[in-house]
Amino acid sequence: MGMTDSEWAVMEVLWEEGPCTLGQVVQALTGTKGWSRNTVYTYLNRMGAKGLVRVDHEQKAPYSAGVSREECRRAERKDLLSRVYGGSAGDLVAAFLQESTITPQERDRLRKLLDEMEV
Amino acid sequence: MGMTDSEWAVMEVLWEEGPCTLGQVVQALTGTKGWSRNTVYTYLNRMGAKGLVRVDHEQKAPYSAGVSREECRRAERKDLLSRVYGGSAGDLVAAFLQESTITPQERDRLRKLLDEMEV
DNA sequence: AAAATCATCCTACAAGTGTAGGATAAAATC
DNA sequence: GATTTTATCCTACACTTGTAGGATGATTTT
Repeated sequence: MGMTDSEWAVMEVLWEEGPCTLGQVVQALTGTKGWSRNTVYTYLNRMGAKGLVRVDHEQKAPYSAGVSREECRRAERKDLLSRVYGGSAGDLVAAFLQESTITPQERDRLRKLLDEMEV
Repeated sequence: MGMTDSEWAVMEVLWEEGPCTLGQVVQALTGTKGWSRNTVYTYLNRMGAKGLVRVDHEQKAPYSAGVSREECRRAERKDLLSRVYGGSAGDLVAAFLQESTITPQERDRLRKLLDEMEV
């Protein structure tokens, strides 16, 4: 998909809140983006044309996500892995582990994942 | 930094080969991109203006990387983590583990990393 | 030296992105 | 019902990215 940061911010709102009115989206983005209402409207419509957003004026909350968050996350992961790491997941994961704070619980979870792969 | 796929391809050449002439970069990209020489020239110069590429016409191989690969990888990782995962590295790593093929050796390495974090 | 190739520089143009303004219509509020 | 707020639609403009073409100068090759 290759969304920009701005587009991602819009999607985030729709994923979190479900179907929205223009006003709701504007509202939700005042903190982060602070765009004018028209800017938000333009995003919603351009993204509608691309299929990222579903627009249905029959509804009273006409704007909703046209693609799932997991779908988009997968695409972004895939892009990073192939473009930046030439497909080498081990290196990528190692880098993330080394630079991020991961709680002990999460570490256990990841160990479990690694063990399950052992089969 | 937020490089595009095309820009990344150019950097890849410079990282691999060190300082290059225009011709070398064109050469290296014929397989993957197949751009005209002028297109490559334009990229090199636009990227020079942004500081991604260092241009020194005194040298006979005037184009070289202005930023390191690790620096760029870090930026891309950071971007993915914050933009797409809201900073939650555990989820991100788990997703990578589940969808990628990781060799047993790499699994050991990752386990070791997790263990070292235990301290 | 003449010819072929390579490099530099300038220019351009279409598509996409960031960011609205203005006109108009519909809805909510006083 | 008149006014304020919302929503829709159209238009626009600057900047970036993708992708060169052409002119001119430098270099290499025959």
